[in-house]
Amino acid sequence: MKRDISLYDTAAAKKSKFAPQNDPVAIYCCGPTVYNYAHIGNLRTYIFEDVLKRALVACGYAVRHVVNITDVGHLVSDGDTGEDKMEKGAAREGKSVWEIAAYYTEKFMADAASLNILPPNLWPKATEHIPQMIALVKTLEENGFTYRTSDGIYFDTARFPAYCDFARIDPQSLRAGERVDMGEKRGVTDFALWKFSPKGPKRQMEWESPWGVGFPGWHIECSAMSLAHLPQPLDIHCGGMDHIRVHHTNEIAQTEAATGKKFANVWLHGEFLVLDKGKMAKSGGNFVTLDTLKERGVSPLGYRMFCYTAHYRSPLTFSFEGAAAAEQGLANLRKIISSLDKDGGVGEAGNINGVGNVNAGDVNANNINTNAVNKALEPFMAAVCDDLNMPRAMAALWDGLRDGAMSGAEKRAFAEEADNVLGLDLLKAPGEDHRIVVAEEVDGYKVSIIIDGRLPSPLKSAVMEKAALRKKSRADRDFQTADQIRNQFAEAGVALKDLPDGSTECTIGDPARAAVALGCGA
RNA sequence: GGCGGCAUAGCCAAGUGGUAAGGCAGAGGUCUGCAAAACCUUUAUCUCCAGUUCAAAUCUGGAUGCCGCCUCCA
Repeated sequence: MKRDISLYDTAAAKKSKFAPQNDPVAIYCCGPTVYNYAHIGNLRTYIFEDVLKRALVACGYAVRHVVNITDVGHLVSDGDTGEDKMEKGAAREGKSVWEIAAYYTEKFMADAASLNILPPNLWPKATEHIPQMIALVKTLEENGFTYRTSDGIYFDTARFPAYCDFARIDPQSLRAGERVDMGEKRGVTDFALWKFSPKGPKRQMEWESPWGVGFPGWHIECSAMSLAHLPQPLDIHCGGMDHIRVHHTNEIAQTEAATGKKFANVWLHGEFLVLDKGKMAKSGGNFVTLDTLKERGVSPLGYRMFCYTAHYRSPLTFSFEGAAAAEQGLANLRKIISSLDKDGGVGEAGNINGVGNVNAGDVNANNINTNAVNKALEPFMAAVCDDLNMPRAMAALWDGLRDGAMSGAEKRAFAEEADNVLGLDLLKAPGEDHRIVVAEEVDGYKVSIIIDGRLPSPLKSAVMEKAALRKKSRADRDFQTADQIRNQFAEAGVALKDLPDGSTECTIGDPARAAVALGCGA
């Protein structure tokens, strides 16, 4: 039994019930160009696509998901003036373009994994599909959609009347050469299918073709790879909203001109992550990576949680404050869930209205009333299935966890189900994922240290000793010394916490700062 | 120059006609030598102006501000 899900289709400009033609559902998502680290704005889109896939699976669909890796460099414009990002990146780092591509591909996949983004069924690489691209251009040539200039083979958009439909372009309003040199292009919207290697320094990536040595145009990659690995029409094609006007419009034109068939039935586009000053951009220099976030105490899944504060079709304003808020929220969720016992649950006081409304369900071996769990899941899934409304889904999650009618075990089952869509590792203990914990006994006092990353041993002993001294002072009722140490820790960015079992927990924010403040070197 | 979007509490935001979800932060309380944690309670009339309507954050017109796309870009 499948659950209905409605999605907003960019092409139709409206939300409607999703009705796939393929089984498994065929999804193609535009992947990264691997010439630099992915910034968290790029990652927002991949998180949204991952939620889409998880939601479809939760709705009972089988999914075949393909995400390409663009590891061929492209000129920044169709004129001859632009720079190639891959070649530029290689020059910057003194490596070959192949090394650059391999390095950033690996890094991207590691980032995706740390965000709990499920790997697609396939990560096709552009460099491994050059023959398919050449074949596609050949077909377009045979169908009469191409022309040749001195620098490449171009797609003649005038031959494809539906060109302007997808992005609702008014051809009259386009101003030729306003921002990009027209070169020898016949039409403003014409684009390169195959570029000849420019004169001058030899390109590291170039291939033989029937038209001459060169490299593929950017748009042809996605068409060739989706044709190679998915049935047509695709059920869903995703990407960032910046791709609507040019990349996806071009993909549709060239693919449909070659196959004579519709390319994709539904198009989903993710909005940008924005900064106060505007969007985050690799070229703009103002970009934040997952590693930057980690340095600031925000885990990858904390960032994933942050993305759920806004709908994927709304711009989301990024700030470290907001990300930290999400990190805290995630920690709180895990705290609540880990404190749920087998049948009591938390918040016993809220039980008053919990009597009598769930007694009809099946009670399984673990004493879980599946009807109660399903009832809590209902608003959650309804939000998810309403065009992936994650802010509302999160609200439903909090509501469910506070529902006095469910037992602890039932809430845990509810959270587990919800997490299949959320991918937040909700059942993990708070802080378990990216922190290291050292627990030792000093002078008979138990002290534990929580820190992100490495803990230098001088810092470790300094914290251990001072924490133990504080405990001793307290036992001697020397509160002045105890407070002095507390203040010292506060200045060093170390949070102190006395646990019920008598031990002391010290959470070190910034190790470097703590080391300096506690006088144990840098 | 063309096209599009947005404006909701300290912050991130949901909400497309029926009287403002949720998170974080904050405040008050219980508890604690102090602190933390935990628990309870609590925090807005939706940029401005003018309309439509019994009823508008939600529709219309206008103003102001911000952002995006038209170039590689998630």
